[in-house]
Amino acid sequence: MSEATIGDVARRAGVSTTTVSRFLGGQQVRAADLIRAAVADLDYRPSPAARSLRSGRTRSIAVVVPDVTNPFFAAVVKGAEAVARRDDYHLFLSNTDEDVDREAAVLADLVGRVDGAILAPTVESDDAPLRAHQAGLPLVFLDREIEGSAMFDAVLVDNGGGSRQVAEHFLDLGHRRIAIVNGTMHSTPGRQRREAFLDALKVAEPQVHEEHGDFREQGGYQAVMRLLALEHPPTAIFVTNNLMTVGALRALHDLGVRVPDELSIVGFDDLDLAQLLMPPLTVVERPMEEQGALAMRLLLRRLRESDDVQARRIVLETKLVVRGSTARPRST
Amino acid sequence: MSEATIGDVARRAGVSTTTVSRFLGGQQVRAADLIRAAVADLDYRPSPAARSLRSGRTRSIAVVVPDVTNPFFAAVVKGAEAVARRDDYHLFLSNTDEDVDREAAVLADLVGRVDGAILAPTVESDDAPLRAHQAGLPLVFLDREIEGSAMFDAVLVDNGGGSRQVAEHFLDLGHRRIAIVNGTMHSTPGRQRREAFLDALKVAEPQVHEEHGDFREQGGYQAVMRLLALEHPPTAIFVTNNLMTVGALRALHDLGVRVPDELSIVGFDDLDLAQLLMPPLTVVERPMEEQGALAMRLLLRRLRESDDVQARRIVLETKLVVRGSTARPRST
DNA sequence: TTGAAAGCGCTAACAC
DNA sequence: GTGTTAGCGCTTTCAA
Repeated sequence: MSEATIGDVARRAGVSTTTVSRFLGGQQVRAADLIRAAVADLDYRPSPAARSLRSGRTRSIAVVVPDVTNPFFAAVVKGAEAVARRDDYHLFLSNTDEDVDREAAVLADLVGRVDGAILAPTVESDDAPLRAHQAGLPLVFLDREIEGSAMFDAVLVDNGGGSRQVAEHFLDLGHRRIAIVNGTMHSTPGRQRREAFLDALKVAEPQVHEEHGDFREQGGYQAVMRLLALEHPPTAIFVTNNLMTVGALRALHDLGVRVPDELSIVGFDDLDLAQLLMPPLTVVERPMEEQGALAMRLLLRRLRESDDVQARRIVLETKLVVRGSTARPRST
Repeated sequence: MSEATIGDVARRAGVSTTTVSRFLGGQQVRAADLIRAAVADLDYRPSPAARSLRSGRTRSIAVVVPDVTNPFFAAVVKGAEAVARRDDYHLFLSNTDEDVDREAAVLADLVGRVDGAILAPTVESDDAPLRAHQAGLPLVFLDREIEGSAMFDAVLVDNGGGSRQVAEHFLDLGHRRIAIVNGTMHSTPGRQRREAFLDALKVAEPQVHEEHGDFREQGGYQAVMRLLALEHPPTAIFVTNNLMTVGALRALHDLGVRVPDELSIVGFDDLDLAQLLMPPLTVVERPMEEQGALAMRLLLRRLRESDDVQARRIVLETKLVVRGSTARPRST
């Protein structure tokens, strides 16, 4: 057991606990060497609980994501953790499983337990984050927002830009029957990717089908199954997140649809093996670990500053990476 | 701010703080209804810091993994988090990046900050975990062990079984020039997978090449590059983890090697897209989220019991899933 | 079943 | 630059 307390150190160094506390806090102290020695001898480690109770700060940050097994969020967590560690902060992780109630419970519970949270909210219409903030939880939004989060720091991506590039790419190739597999429309990426894509298609007035998934693999699978059961199935599909793309590819595989000969497909977010598929998958990509790292930097910075500093909002670029899963439609 | 303290609640309910504390702890109390109402009215939330300071417990558990972006560890974290949440525990996450020093620092730092930790140690020869345990940190080992961890709870997998199946599969197909791409030999999975594989090959005395990676993608890539530069390259390769398998596949792709016509390949741990590759990848699989969930259950159980309960060790099965990336060698 | 009182280990006023 | 003192919010003796 780490038994030694600050009192033990003080006694051994022949000073008061205050002096030890000051030394620990980085202040100038005459007995620095003695204290250092006492700390080492006793293997003294300050009690985090006592510190928190007294100071009101915990030196830990929560990261609240819908699903850590989504490679995007795993990368975000990794990036955030690295930055936190460098600043001697600890990381709490919460999985909401894309469940609003769970998210609300988690946030309420986090108040007072961490100094702040990075949040990728499940839906845009929930006000649990606002309540948590009012209860004293500094918040940075990551990748997704909620109504009324404009005054918060946020690290977002240009969903519109990437989606528009996909639309233009499809049109350039000559596709006129185009489909989009949407994620949750209540989430920022779901909404933005859809809107920008549909908007960019308008210039050519193609036939557009929409299917709604839930950002999960199953959703992508079923959506594609439905699309290809249409009398005139699309010749090009934009799948708006990575997990649904996996499901979509599985569906195409099961149906024996040849890509890109019979169908062009583009995913949002790169996948580890995307380049190794036959054909290699065309995707919209964006920096992932960096997004997490930036969010953590924003949060730590805000903790240092007064709360009334203006909201900092970072929007990262997205980029269409054309590989082999898109081609001209066969009939053209 | 969550301002209300237990004193406020007590006053409002007309009882002592002791009684409120007991009520909160689940004991029978006469004024239960009044207290419940006061808690609701004041939106009272107990201070975690005060609780920890007084009780010595934090109701949080750390999970220490080499890399969250490895799908296996992401799944482990998810499984562990779900179980922890159900028991009202919080989860700290630490990434060691396969770095022993970082791991040692993390563990030392965790003492007193969490009630226990689930650890997937980087190497087998480090004693930092032992020191942390002696300092009072209950530990459960996950997937990997260290020298002297036999008295600890652990959730492992039958690395030998899966690897042996791969070896037999290769031999059955008629391969006689066989290679293994090892992970870190200082880790449990690295060592066990290698030993069982080589051992099972002995019956047929094939020509065996070994390459050493580090469980990362780059390592797999380079190992395969070296193997295929040999005068008589192998006709079958066993790659001993998922990340290295991705690298290996990338190398084969870059070299234009046709699988399984020119080369058979098997990976350890399934990948999201493994079934969609051309050909679908043959792999050794095992339950992943479950491994994390079990480790968390073991740990929570140990926290409830006295420390001298005998170590519980769970070994999960591994299974070879034959898909399309293995075939008879061409020359046969 | 209840309450009074002590104290977990630390930091922040405040006085020197 | 240093020490004294008080107290953060809770749980846990102890006695009733």
